[in-house]
Amino acid sequence: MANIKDVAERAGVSVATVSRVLNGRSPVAETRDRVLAAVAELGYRPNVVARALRTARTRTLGLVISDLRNPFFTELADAVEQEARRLGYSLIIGNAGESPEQQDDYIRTLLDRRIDGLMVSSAGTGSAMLREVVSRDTPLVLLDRAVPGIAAPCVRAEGRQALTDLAAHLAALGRRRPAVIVAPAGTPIGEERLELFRTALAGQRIALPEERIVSSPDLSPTGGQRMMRALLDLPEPPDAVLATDNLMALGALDEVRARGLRIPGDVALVAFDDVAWFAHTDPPLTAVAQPTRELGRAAVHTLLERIEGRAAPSVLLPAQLVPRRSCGEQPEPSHWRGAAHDRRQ
Amino acid sequence: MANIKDVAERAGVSVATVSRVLNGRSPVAETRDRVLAAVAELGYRPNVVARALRTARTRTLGLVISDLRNPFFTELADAVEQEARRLGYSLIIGNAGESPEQQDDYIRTLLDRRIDGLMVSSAGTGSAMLREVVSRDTPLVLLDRAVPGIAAPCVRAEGRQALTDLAAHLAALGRRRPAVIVAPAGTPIGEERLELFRTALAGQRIALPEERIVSSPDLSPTGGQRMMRALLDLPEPPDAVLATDNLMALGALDEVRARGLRIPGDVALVAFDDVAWFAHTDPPLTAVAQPTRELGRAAVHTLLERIEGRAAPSVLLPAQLVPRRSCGEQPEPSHWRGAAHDRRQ
DNA sequence: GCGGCTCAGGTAATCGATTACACGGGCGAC
DNA sequence: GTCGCCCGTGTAATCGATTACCTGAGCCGC
Repeated sequence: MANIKDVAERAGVSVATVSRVLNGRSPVAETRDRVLAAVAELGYRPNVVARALRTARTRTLGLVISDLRNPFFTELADAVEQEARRLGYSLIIGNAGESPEQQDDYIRTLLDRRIDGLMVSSAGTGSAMLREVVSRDTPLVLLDRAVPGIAAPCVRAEGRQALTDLAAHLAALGRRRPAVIVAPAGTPIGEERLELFRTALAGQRIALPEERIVSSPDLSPTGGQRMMRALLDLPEPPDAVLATDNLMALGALDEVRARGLRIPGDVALVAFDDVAWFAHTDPPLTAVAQPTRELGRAAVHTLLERIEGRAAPSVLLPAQLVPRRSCGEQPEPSHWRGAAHDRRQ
Repeated sequence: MANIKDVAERAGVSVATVSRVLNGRSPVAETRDRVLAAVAELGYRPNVVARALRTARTRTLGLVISDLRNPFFTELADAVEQEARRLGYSLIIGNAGESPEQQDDYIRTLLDRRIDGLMVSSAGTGSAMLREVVSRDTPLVLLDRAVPGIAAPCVRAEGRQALTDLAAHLAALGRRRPAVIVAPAGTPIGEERLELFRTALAGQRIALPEERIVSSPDLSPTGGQRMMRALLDLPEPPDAVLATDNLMALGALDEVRARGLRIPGDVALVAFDDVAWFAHTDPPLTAVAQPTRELGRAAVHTLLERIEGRAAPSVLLPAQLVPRRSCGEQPEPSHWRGAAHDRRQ
């Protein structure tokens, strides 16, 4: 493969001149044309490895996601990747599979590869490597999940308005015994969703007693199904259930079906996270949609700010209620958006 | 950040010695210990960029996938990533979004980054960059989709046995008017599935007339839905439909539901590709399961063979029928495997 | 007419590793 | 005792770019 020296020889100039032409610095039209001609003839492409060594910038970002097989994260990763690419960066994606050890292992690899910046949707909270990233001051952005003690901007969605709308929606449909299936203990974001929902319900004068709050051991359909079973076995079972993650919602749906109960007739079901599949379940599931692609884009922008040495604030984007049919039918207040059938950018 | 020179100074040896210790060549125990101590004290990590420049190996693989948001490819990407990682390679994933231009653009970027090898599940067939990859002889493996004219090993699944089982399954359940929704014209793999299914049906003395073969304009739920609409509008509508891709199957399911028809009562539905969600639809969908994770692993192994300069044959792994309830109930012949509820490795 | 300024472009240092080659000391063989 | 070999280690070239610094030509002003 041709290198810069070959180009220089062919154009009858020095390597410095070639480099300057290619980086848009100074040289005069006539020289420039000769260089560009040589580049074209040889099919020359700069060696990014050599460039990275010299400039200490790889134009590569890292993304460590907690579970790639969760469709929410898949879409997030896709959005991040597209935006990074649009801005001239490559992306290395690591899948931590909800394991803090694997996550640390990944971060290590990414640091070794001298990525310019890192985005992490952290599994667990006490990551030693995250601390290392901060202390090395490699630009870092937390995605979807804040981590206590890690001083880095966090990009995530917040459900206050959506959950307020949801409480109103449920109240209007006559639901009086709500329940919540929350994420495993220790994931701060689950707690927050629970609290916001509780407050929203209070605004409708609906109580959310402790026995109707169950915490799944993991973010999986199996966990969701077990929790739904527990709820339906209650002496006074709920008439509406919110699952704080899409996979748990899916398991919950299975359990309702397995019992031969009907949605929304016997129990309403709402998922936090709106994934494309929810429009295709039977019935289509009402969901709290996070602005997934916007989150991805915002994460990249925030990270680039950090990379360029500027301060960057955390970003909190509003989630929105997407009412479908799993709670019953109700005319939509005008500020709800319609369906989210195709959220592709 | 500490570099090899710092380590050398601290250990009182030359950089060559440090390098040799770290690469497991020669030096004697006592020196070795001093070097390792210095490495530990300084928290030294080799600069992989510098190493890549010198050795011309990046220990990075590239994967260009035709659509990351298709759960089949997500799982494939995840499997590839895990295996690559296990063998000490990083992976850069590119999402071509079924666009040949974007695919070429990606391949370009990956070549620029001097990846050691490339895996591509190609969108479309006439890729100029794929040709370039071959002519540069960068190790290449085609994934899931062969490309005519590109001399590279191809790793994919083959459905002969599964489709034979499917034909028997449908025959046993009394289905006599099968139909197929195939992938867009030009994707060789869709054609193959169609042919295998036709042959299998013939073995059961069931005909597959042309009017019951419809070709979707794209691999999407919308395309699948439109095709199902066409099939159901036929004067003699089918009593069993095979969709050759999971997204099209999903759209087909929507259409059946929208018409208030029942599955399997009114029409049976089978998907090619088994994705986790199919176990959760109503009814759970019978599917032809590709051995997705095995495909991913095989692709990585094949690629590494090529990277190490050895010849590597194409790999053809058998798909398997996973009967659920969307064709009706039938006792299972013993060679069918059970459900594929959790195919995570 | 000459000093000095501008500017294109060349020379060479540099990034951080790997590795070919050189060197010197110890040791075995004769 | 000397020759030569082996082995451990150091010196320096190298990968392919970027870029600080220098040089020399052209031009302007006084």
